[in-house]
Amino acid sequence: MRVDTEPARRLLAWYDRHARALPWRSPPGAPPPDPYRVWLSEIMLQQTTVAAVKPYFRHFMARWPTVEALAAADDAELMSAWAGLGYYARARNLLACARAVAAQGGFPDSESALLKLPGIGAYTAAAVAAIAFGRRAVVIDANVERVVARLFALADPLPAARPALRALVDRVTPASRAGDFAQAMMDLGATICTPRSPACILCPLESLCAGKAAPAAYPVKAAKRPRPHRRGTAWWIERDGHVLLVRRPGRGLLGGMRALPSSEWSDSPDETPPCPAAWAAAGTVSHIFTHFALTLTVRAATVSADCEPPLEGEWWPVDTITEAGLPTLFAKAAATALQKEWHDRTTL
DNA sequence: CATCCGTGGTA
DNA sequence: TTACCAAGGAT
Repeated sequence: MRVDTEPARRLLAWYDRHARALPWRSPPGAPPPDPYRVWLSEIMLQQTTVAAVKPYFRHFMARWPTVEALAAADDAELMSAWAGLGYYARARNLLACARAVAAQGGFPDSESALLKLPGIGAYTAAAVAAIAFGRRAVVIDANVERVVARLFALADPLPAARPALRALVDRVTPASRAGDFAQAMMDLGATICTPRSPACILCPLESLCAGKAAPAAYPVKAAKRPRPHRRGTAWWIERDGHVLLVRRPGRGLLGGMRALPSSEWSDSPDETPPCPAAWAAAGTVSHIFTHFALTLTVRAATVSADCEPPLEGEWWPVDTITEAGLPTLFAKAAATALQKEWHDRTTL
Protein backbone atom coordinates (compact mmCIF):
# COMPACT_ATOMS: atom_id res chain seq x y z
CA MET A 1 0.00 0.00 0.00
CA ARG A 2 1.26 3.43 -0.95
CA VAL A 3 1.92 5.79 1.92
CA ASP A 4 1.14 9.47 1.59
CA THR A 5 3.49 11.33 3.91
CA GLU A 6 2.75 14.87 2.82
CA PRO A 7 -0.70 15.24 4.46
CA ALA A 8 0.66 14.12 7.85
CA ARG A 9 3.70 16.36 7.55
CA ARG A 10 1.58 19.41 6.89
CA LEU A 11 -1.05 18.49 9.43
CA LEU A 12 1.44 17.95 12.26
CA ALA A 13 3.16 21.24 11.46
CA TRP A 14 -0.23 22.93 11.65
CA TYR A 15 -1.09 21.12 14.88
CA ASP A 16 2.15 22.20 16.53
CA ARG A 17 1.06 25.79 16.00
CA HIS A 18 -2.68 25.53 16.57
CA ALA A 19 -3.40 22.73 19.04
CA ARG A 20 -6.35 23.68 21.19
CA ALA A 21 -6.01 23.69 24.93
CA LEU A 22 -8.34 21.01 26.25
CA PRO A 23 -8.32 19.97 29.91
CA TRP A 24 -7.22 16.41 29.19
CA ARG A 25 -4.64 17.17 26.51
CA SER A 26 -0.87 17.26 26.75
CA PRO A 27 0.98 19.73 24.52
CA PRO A 28 2.03 18.44 21.10
CA GLY A 29 5.10 16.24 21.33
CA ALA A 30 4.85 15.93 25.12
CA PRO A 31 4.99 12.54 26.88
CA PRO A 32 1.71 10.62 26.59
CA PRO A 33 -0.93 11.69 29.13
CA ASP A 34 -2.49 9.48 31.82
CA PRO A 35 -4.37 6.64 30.10
CA TYR A 36 -7.23 7.04 32.57
CA ARG A 37 -7.76 10.67 31.56
CA VAL A 38 -7.57 9.81 27.89
CA TRP A 39 -9.99 6.91 28.21
CA LEU A 40 -12.50 8.83 30.34
CA SER A 41 -12.49 11.84 28.04
CA GLU A 42 -12.82 9.69 24.92
CA ILE A 43 -15.82 7.86 26.34
CA MET A 44 -17.49 11.13 27.34
CA LEU A 45 -16.77 12.68 23.94
CA GLN A 46 -18.54 9.93 22.00
CA GLN A 47 -21.24 11.73 20.02
CA THR A 48 -20.99 14.58 22.50
CA THR A 49 -19.58 18.08 22.15
CA VAL A 50 -16.50 19.33 23.99
CA ALA A 51 -18.56 22.06 25.64
CA ALA A 52 -21.04 19.56 27.07
CA VAL A 53 -18.29 17.24 28.30
CA LYS A 54 -16.07 19.74 30.11
CA PRO A 55 -17.99 20.13 33.39
CA TYR A 56 -18.68 16.39 33.59
CA PHE A 57 -15.03 15.56 32.97
CA ARG A 58 -13.89 17.94 35.69
CA HIS A 59 -16.37 16.53 38.16
CA PHE A 60 -15.46 12.93 37.40
CA MET A 61 -11.72 13.62 37.69
CA ALA A 62 -12.23 15.36 41.04
CA ARG A 63 -14.59 12.71 42.41
CA TRP A 64 -12.79 9.65 40.99
CA PRO A 65 -9.16 10.65 40.29
CA THR A 66 -7.96 7.18 39.29
CA VAL A 67 -9.38 4.14 37.56
CA GLU A 68 -9.14 2.31 40.88
CA ALA A 69 -11.31 4.96 42.52
CA LEU A 70 -13.80 4.75 39.69
CA ALA A 71 -13.85 0.96 39.93
CA ALA A 72 -14.91 1.32 43.58
CA ALA A 73 -17.63 3.89 42.80
CA ASP A 74 -21.20 3.43 43.92
CA ASP A 75 -23.35 2.56 40.91
CA ALA A 76 -26.18 4.92 41.79
CA GLU A 77 -23.83 7.83 42.42
CA LEU A 78 -22.07 7.28 39.12
CA MET A 79 -25.30 7.11 37.16
CA SER A 80 -26.47 10.31 38.84
CA ALA A 81 -23.17 11.99 38.01
CA TRP A 82 -23.68 11.06 34.36
CA ALA A 83 -27.29 12.31 34.29
CA GLY A 84 -27.85 14.83 31.52
CA LEU A 85 -24.91 13.71 29.38
CA GLY A 86 -26.91 11.13 27.45
CA TYR A 87 -26.21 7.68 26.01
CA TYR A 88 -26.38 6.10 29.43
CA ALA A 89 -25.00 2.77 28.28
CA ARG A 90 -21.69 4.62 28.29
CA ALA A 91 -21.97 5.11 32.04
CA ARG A 92 -22.87 1.48 32.66
CA ASN A 93 -19.97 0.33 30.48
CA LEU A 94 -17.69 2.89 32.11
CA LEU A 95 -18.07 1.15 35.47
CA ALA A 96 -17.72 -2.31 33.97
CA CYS A 97 -14.59 -1.20 32.11
CA ALA A 98 -13.04 0.49 35.13
CA ARG A 99 -13.57 -2.65 37.21
CA ALA A 100 -12.04 -4.86 34.52
CA VAL A 101 -9.05 -2.53 34.18
CA ALA A 102 -8.52 -2.28 37.93
CA ALA A 103 -8.64 -6.06 38.17
CA GLN A 104 -5.98 -6.27 35.45
CA GLY A 105 -3.79 -3.79 37.29
CA GLY A 106 -4.10 -1.05 34.71
CA PHE A 107 -5.01 -0.27 31.14
CA PRO A 108 -3.67 -2.58 28.43
CA ASP A 109 -1.41 -0.73 26.02
CA SER A 110 -2.41 -2.40 22.76
CA GLU A 111 -5.31 -1.61 20.49
CA SER A 112 -6.44 -5.24 20.33
CA ALA A 113 -6.53 -5.63 24.12
CA LEU A 114 -8.31 -2.29 24.58
CA LEU A 115 -10.92 -3.40 22.06
CA LYS A 116 -11.91 -6.28 24.33
CA LEU A 117 -13.00 -3.96 27.14
CA PRO A 118 -16.67 -3.01 27.58
CA GLY A 119 -17.64 0.30 26.00
CA ILE A 120 -14.43 0.49 23.95
CA GLY A 121 -15.01 0.10 20.23
CA ALA A 122 -12.89 0.60 17.15
CA TYR A 123 -12.56 4.35 17.53
CA THR A 124 -11.77 4.47 21.25
CA ALA A 125 -9.35 1.54 21.14
CA ALA A 126 -7.38 3.22 18.37
CA ALA A 127 -7.54 6.65 20.00
CA VAL A 128 -6.33 5.44 23.42
CA ALA A 129 -3.60 3.28 21.87
CA ALA A 130 -2.35 6.23 19.83
CA ILE A 131 -2.83 9.11 22.27
CA ALA A 132 -2.07 7.44 25.61
CA PHE A 133 0.46 4.82 24.49
CA GLY A 134 2.04 6.30 21.38
CA ARG A 135 1.06 3.35 19.23
CA ARG A 136 0.43 3.71 15.54
CA ALA A 137 -3.30 3.20 15.11
CA VAL A 138 -5.82 4.18 12.48
CA VAL A 139 -8.17 6.52 14.33
CA ILE A 140 -11.47 7.24 12.60
CA ASP A 141 -14.23 9.40 13.98
CA ALA A 142 -16.76 11.62 12.21
CA ASN A 143 -14.17 14.41 11.80
CA VAL A 144 -11.61 12.08 10.21
CA GLU A 145 -14.29 10.66 7.95
CA ARG A 146 -15.19 14.11 6.72
CA VAL A 147 -11.60 15.34 6.28
CA VAL A 148 -10.46 12.24 4.41
CA ALA A 149 -13.62 11.94 2.31
CA ARG A 150 -12.94 15.49 1.12
CA LEU A 151 -9.19 15.04 0.75
CA PHE A 152 -9.75 12.12 -1.65
CA ALA A 153 -13.16 13.24 -2.99
CA LEU A 154 -14.65 9.91 -1.95
CA ALA A 155 -17.77 9.53 -4.08
CA ASP A 156 -19.20 6.39 -2.49
CA PRO A 157 -21.79 6.97 0.24
CA LEU A 158 -21.17 6.13 3.89
CA PRO A 159 -21.56 3.91 5.79
CA ALA A 160 -21.11 1.38 2.96
CA ALA A 161 -17.81 3.01 1.96
CA ARG A 162 -16.27 2.67 5.44
CA PRO A 163 -13.76 -0.04 4.43
CA ALA A 164 -12.51 2.09 1.52
CA LEU A 165 -12.31 5.12 3.76
CA ARG A 166 -10.38 3.21 6.37
CA ALA A 167 -7.80 2.25 3.75
CA LEU A 168 -7.40 5.93 2.89
CA VAL A 169 -6.93 6.95 6.53
CA ASP A 170 -4.39 4.15 6.92
CA ARG A 171 -2.55 5.54 3.91
CA VAL A 172 -2.06 8.98 5.47
CA THR A 173 -1.46 7.90 9.09
CA PRO A 174 2.23 8.36 9.99
CA ALA A 175 4.34 5.75 11.75
CA SER A 176 5.27 8.13 14.54
CA ARG A 177 3.18 10.73 16.41
CA ALA A 178 0.00 8.84 15.52
CA GLY A 179 -1.69 10.30 18.60
CA ASP A 180 -0.91 13.87 17.65
CA PHE A 181 -1.90 13.08 14.09
CA ALA A 182 -5.29 11.76 15.20
CA GLN A 183 -5.94 14.78 17.40
CA ALA A 184 -4.79 17.07 14.61
CA MET A 185 -7.25 15.48 12.18
CA MET A 186 -10.06 15.88 14.70
CA ASP A 187 -9.11 19.48 15.46
CA LEU A 188 -8.94 20.26 11.76
CA GLY A 189 -12.40 18.78 11.29
CA ALA A 190 -13.76 20.68 14.26
CA THR A 191 -12.32 24.09 13.42
CA ILE A 192 -11.55 24.31 9.68
CA CYS A 193 -12.86 21.34 7.71
CA THR A 194 -16.31 21.81 9.27
CA PRO A 195 -19.51 20.14 8.02
CA ARG A 196 -20.91 23.40 6.62
CA SER A 197 -18.93 26.19 4.97
CA PRO A 198 -15.42 24.92 5.71
CA ALA A 199 -12.60 27.45 5.83
CA CYS A 200 -10.51 25.95 3.04
CA ILE A 201 -8.47 29.15 2.81
CA LEU A 202 -6.99 28.34 6.24
CA CYS A 203 -6.51 24.63 5.64
CA PRO A 204 -2.96 23.21 5.57
CA LEU A 205 -4.18 20.45 3.22
CA GLU A 206 -5.92 22.75 0.77
CA SER A 207 -3.48 22.31 -2.11
CA LEU A 208 -3.65 18.51 -1.71
CA CYS A 209 -7.42 18.31 -1.42
CA ALA A 210 -9.30 16.64 -4.27
CA GLY A 211 -12.64 17.82 -2.90
CA LYS A 212 -11.85 21.48 -2.37
CA ALA A 213 -14.05 22.58 -5.28
CA ALA A 214 -17.16 21.26 -3.51
CA PRO A 215 -16.23 20.36 0.07
CA ALA A 216 -19.81 20.42 1.31
CA ALA A 217 -20.61 17.54 -1.04
CA TYR A 218 -18.47 15.22 1.10
CA PRO A 219 -18.85 12.86 2.76
CA VAL A 220 -21.70 11.42 0.72
CA LYS A 221 -24.15 9.82 3.11
CA ALA A 222 -27.05 7.42 2.67
CA ALA A 223 -30.48 8.90 3.31
CA LYS A 224 -31.82 8.47 6.83
CA ARG A 225 -35.23 7.37 7.96
CA PRO A 226 -37.78 9.93 9.12
CA ARG A 227 -38.20 10.17 12.89
CA PRO A 228 -41.53 8.77 14.20
CA HIS A 229 -43.54 10.38 16.97
CA ARG A 230 -44.58 8.65 20.18
CA ARG A 231 -46.51 9.71 23.22
CA GLY A 232 -46.95 8.59 26.80
CA THR A 233 -47.75 9.67 30.35
CA ALA A 234 -45.55 10.18 33.40
CA TRP A 235 -46.99 10.32 36.92
CA TRP A 236 -45.89 12.72 39.63
CA ILE A 237 -46.98 11.02 42.85
CA GLU A 238 -46.41 13.21 45.87
CA ARG A 239 -46.64 12.14 49.52
CA ASP A 240 -45.68 14.27 52.46
CA GLY A 241 -43.19 16.42 50.53
CA HIS A 242 -41.71 13.47 48.66
CA VAL A 243 -42.18 12.22 45.13
CA LEU A 244 -42.06 8.63 43.98
CA LEU A 245 -39.08 7.79 41.74
CA VAL A 246 -38.36 4.47 40.09
CA ARG A 247 -35.22 2.95 38.61
CA ARG A 248 -35.49 2.07 34.94
CA PRO A 249 -34.39 -1.38 33.74
CA GLY A 250 -30.66 -1.82 33.24
CA ARG A 251 -30.89 -1.95 29.47
CA GLY A 252 -32.57 0.04 26.78
CA LEU A 253 -33.71 3.63 26.69
CA LEU A 254 -32.46 5.62 29.70
CA GLY A 255 -31.44 2.25 31.15
CA GLY A 256 -30.39 2.24 34.78
CA MET A 257 -31.47 5.82 35.38
CA ARG A 258 -33.87 7.21 37.98
CA ALA A 259 -37.19 8.25 36.48
CA LEU A 260 -40.77 9.16 37.15
CA PRO A 261 -43.16 6.23 36.82
CA SER A 262 -44.48 6.29 33.28
CA SER A 263 -46.52 4.43 30.73
CA GLU A 264 -45.02 2.83 27.68
CA TRP A 265 -44.20 5.25 24.87
CA SER A 266 -45.81 4.38 21.61
CA ASP A 267 -48.40 5.36 19.05
CA SER A 268 -51.27 4.39 21.37
CA PRO A 269 -49.89 3.75 24.87
CA ASP A 270 -51.83 2.25 27.76
CA GLU A 271 -52.02 5.27 30.03
CA THR A 272 -53.80 3.67 32.97
CA PRO A 273 -52.47 5.31 36.17
CA PRO A 274 -50.46 3.13 38.57
CA CYS A 275 -53.00 3.79 41.34
CA PRO A 276 -56.38 5.41 41.79
CA ALA A 277 -56.09 9.07 42.80
CA ALA A 278 -57.39 12.52 41.97
CA TRP A 279 -55.13 12.98 38.95
CA ALA A 280 -54.59 16.50 37.67
CA ALA A 281 -53.08 17.58 34.37
CA ALA A 282 -49.73 19.16 35.17
CA GLY A 283 -48.65 19.83 31.58
CA THR A 284 -46.80 18.19 28.71
CA VAL A 285 -43.14 17.82 27.80
CA SER A 286 -41.73 17.51 24.30
CA HIS A 287 -38.45 15.71 23.92
CA ILE A 288 -36.39 14.61 20.92
CA PHE A 289 -34.51 11.35 21.13
CA THR A 290 -32.21 10.11 18.37
CA HIS A 291 -34.78 7.90 16.73
CA PHE A 292 -38.16 9.22 17.86
CA ALA A 293 -39.87 12.32 19.18
CA LEU A 294 -41.88 12.06 22.39
CA THR A 295 -44.75 14.05 23.80
CA LEU A 296 -45.03 13.17 27.46
CA THR A 297 -48.16 14.08 29.39
CA VAL A 298 -47.45 14.77 33.06
CA ARG A 299 -50.22 13.93 35.52
CA ALA A 300 -49.92 14.67 39.20
CA ALA A 301 -51.61 13.65 42.42
CA THR A 302 -51.00 13.81 46.14
CA VAL A 303 -51.57 10.74 48.24
CA SER A 304 -51.96 10.38 51.99
CA ALA A 305 -48.98 10.08 54.28
CA ASP A 306 -49.66 6.46 55.15
CA CYS A 307 -50.07 5.42 51.55
CA GLU A 308 -47.94 2.53 50.40
CA PRO A 309 -46.08 3.16 47.17
CA PRO A 310 -48.15 1.79 44.28
CA LEU A 311 -44.99 0.38 42.70
CA GLU A 312 -41.40 -0.29 43.66
CA GLY A 313 -39.44 2.89 44.05
CA GLU A 314 -38.15 5.47 46.47
CA TRP A 315 -39.73 8.57 47.96
CA TRP A 316 -37.43 11.45 47.03
CA PRO A 317 -37.64 14.87 48.78
CA VAL A 318 -39.33 17.26 46.38
CA ASP A 319 -37.10 20.20 47.33
CA THR A 320 -33.94 18.30 46.28
CA ILE A 321 -35.37 16.81 43.09
CA THR A 322 -32.61 18.44 41.01
CA GLU A 323 -30.10 16.23 42.83
CA ALA A 324 -31.86 12.99 41.99
CA GLY A 325 -29.84 12.47 38.81
CA LEU A 326 -32.82 12.44 36.49
CA PRO A 327 -32.12 12.30 32.76
CA THR A 328 -33.18 15.41 30.90
CA LEU A 329 -36.60 14.16 29.87
CA PHE A 330 -37.65 13.52 33.47
CA ALA A 331 -35.93 16.64 34.74
CA LYS A 332 -38.18 18.57 32.35
CA ALA A 333 -41.21 16.59 33.52
CA ALA A 334 -40.38 17.35 37.15
CA ALA A 335 -39.97 21.04 36.38
CA THR A 336 -43.35 20.98 34.68
CA ALA A 337 -45.01 19.30 37.65
CA LEU A 338 -43.51 21.83 40.04
CA GLN A 339 -44.53 24.85 37.99
CA LYS A 340 -48.15 24.04 37.42
CA GLU A 341 -50.84 24.86 39.93
CA TRP A 342 -52.25 21.37 39.76
CA HIS A 343 -52.43 20.77 43.47
CA ASP A 344 -55.97 20.02 44.38
CA ARG A 345 -54.12 17.92 46.92
CA THR A 346 -56.85 15.38 47.21
CA THR A 347 -55.83 12.31 49.10
CA LEU A 348 -56.08 8.75 47.95
C1' DC B 1 -25.48 -4.24 7.78
C1' DA B 2 -29.47 -1.93 10.40
C1' DT B 3 -31.24 -0.39 14.57
C1' DC B 4 -31.14 1.39 19.03
C1' DC B 5 -29.30 4.66 22.17
C1' DG B 6 -29.48 11.40 24.58
C1' DT B 7 -28.67 15.81 24.40
C1' DG B 8 -27.67 20.51 23.12
C1' DG B 9 -25.91 23.65 19.59
C1' DT B 10 -26.33 25.63 15.06
C1' DA B 11 -28.02 27.48 10.52
C1' DT C 1 -39.07 25.65 13.07
C1' DT C 2 -36.97 21.96 11.16
C1' DA C 3 -33.02 19.43 10.25
C1' DC C 4 -28.48 18.26 10.84
C1' DC C 5 -24.69 17.28 13.58
C1' DA C 6 -21.30 15.60 17.43
C1' DA C 7 -13.76 12.75 19.57
C1' DG C 8 -19.46 5.79 18.70
C1' DG C 9 -20.72 1.14 20.76
C1' DA C 10 -23.64 -2.87 21.35
C1' DT C 11 -26.55 -6.04 19.40
